[in-house]
Amino acid sequence: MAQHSTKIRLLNAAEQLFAREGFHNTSLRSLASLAEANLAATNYHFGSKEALLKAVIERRLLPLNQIRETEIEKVLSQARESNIPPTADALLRAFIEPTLEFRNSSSGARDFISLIGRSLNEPDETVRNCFLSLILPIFQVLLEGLREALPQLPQKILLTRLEFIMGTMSHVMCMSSHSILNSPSLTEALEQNELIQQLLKFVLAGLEAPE
Amino acid sequence: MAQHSTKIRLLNAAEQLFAREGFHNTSLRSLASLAEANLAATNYHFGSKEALLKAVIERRLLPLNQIRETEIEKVLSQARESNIPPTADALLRAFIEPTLEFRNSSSGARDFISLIGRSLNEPDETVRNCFLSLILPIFQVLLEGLREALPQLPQKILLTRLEFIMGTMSHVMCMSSHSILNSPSLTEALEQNELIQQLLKFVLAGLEAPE
DNA sequence: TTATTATTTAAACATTTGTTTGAAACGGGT
DNA sequence: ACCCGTTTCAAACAAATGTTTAAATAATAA
Repeated sequence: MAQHSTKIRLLNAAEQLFAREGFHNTSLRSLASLAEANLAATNYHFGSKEALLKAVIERRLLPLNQIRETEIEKVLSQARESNIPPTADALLRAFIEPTLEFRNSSSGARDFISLIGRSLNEPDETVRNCFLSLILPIFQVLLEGLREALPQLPQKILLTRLEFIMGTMSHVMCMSSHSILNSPSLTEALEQNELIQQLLKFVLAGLEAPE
Repeated sequence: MAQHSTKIRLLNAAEQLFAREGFHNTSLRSLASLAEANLAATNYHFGSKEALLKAVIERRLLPLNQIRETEIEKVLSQARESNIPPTADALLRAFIEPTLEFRNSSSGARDFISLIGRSLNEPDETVRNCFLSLILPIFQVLLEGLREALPQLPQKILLTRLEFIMGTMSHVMCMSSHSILNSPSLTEALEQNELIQQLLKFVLAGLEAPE
């Protein structure tokens, strides 16, 4: 864990513990211990436990959102050039693939994805507000694109199905360590790539289901 | 809140607070205050905070599971009688409809459904183990039925898609108070019944998606 | 009634929590 | 060498936590 600066070590430790134990269930003492730092380090470097959470989220989410946004914009601009509306498949792929590929880039990334996956269902405003503002803009872009892709689908139903998709995604994002079944986690059972493809097929079929 | 016994009042208050604020973020003092009971009442009637959580879950989940199981068994026995395999649609309906209809039966039930919906993604074992053992048996029955309904679908993919379905469900179950979009909650925007039908269409399409 | 059990109560318990403090240690520049 | 801003550290802080205790009260049965 050493070899990085104290600030980085705190971010890494917080990422792991907040994801695996939950925000409220993680004490600054166990955090400092894992980071091999002093108890006061969190308050010195970040000001408060809550500010540390915000830093954990922003460190990863800002670049990830950048990727997702350019991928979606790529699909949209290609559609505009060729005068053919974008496909729902391409749009969902542009949104989902970077997310789950990023998840596999490191164990820290995996923890992080699990953390924000769970945040979607979080009752506590502390955690939820921290990332909701960061994810809403790109969400709007995706929604706008899907409206173009599926103009015949009523707005209300599109919104509902998008919400369903976010639910499915958030569950997959959290699923790293445990699945509902007692069997070994699905993320182990399936090749990571196959899992992404399965998820895409599932949500695309749901999105395009007959009314 | 009064008019019920202390034990019942504690269960009701815990249901509400655990669902809305989270288990670890609920103190026995605020709980006692909402229940208009003494601080020591929880430990007197239930032994510990954790045992109270268990009681909260069991009070609702046992009867709900009973309903779900008989509904599924009804579908399966009808299939056996007519010698026609059960349909995935009927099986999913038997599992999902009671859950979401129960959710609408009272505000306490709504809190409870939100609580167990979130538990599916819970990192903390305390909460998750409490209800996992209660839900696994019926989950196995559903899985067995779906295997009959979709014999051509590889086992691994069926499992994956069932996991996706649980993710979608858990999100809908939590969604009562907040949706991901800033717009008013979808459970308000859509008629409750329409939401159930939309959810069923979505997950059925996903389950039957081409490989 | 009295005796006995069940429940409620206020107070105290020992831990744990996030945060603050002030001095010590470090590091680079002059 | 010196100074100075940054970082670390052990210690203490007040507040909040779940739990226990023992006395008071209520309810029940004989």
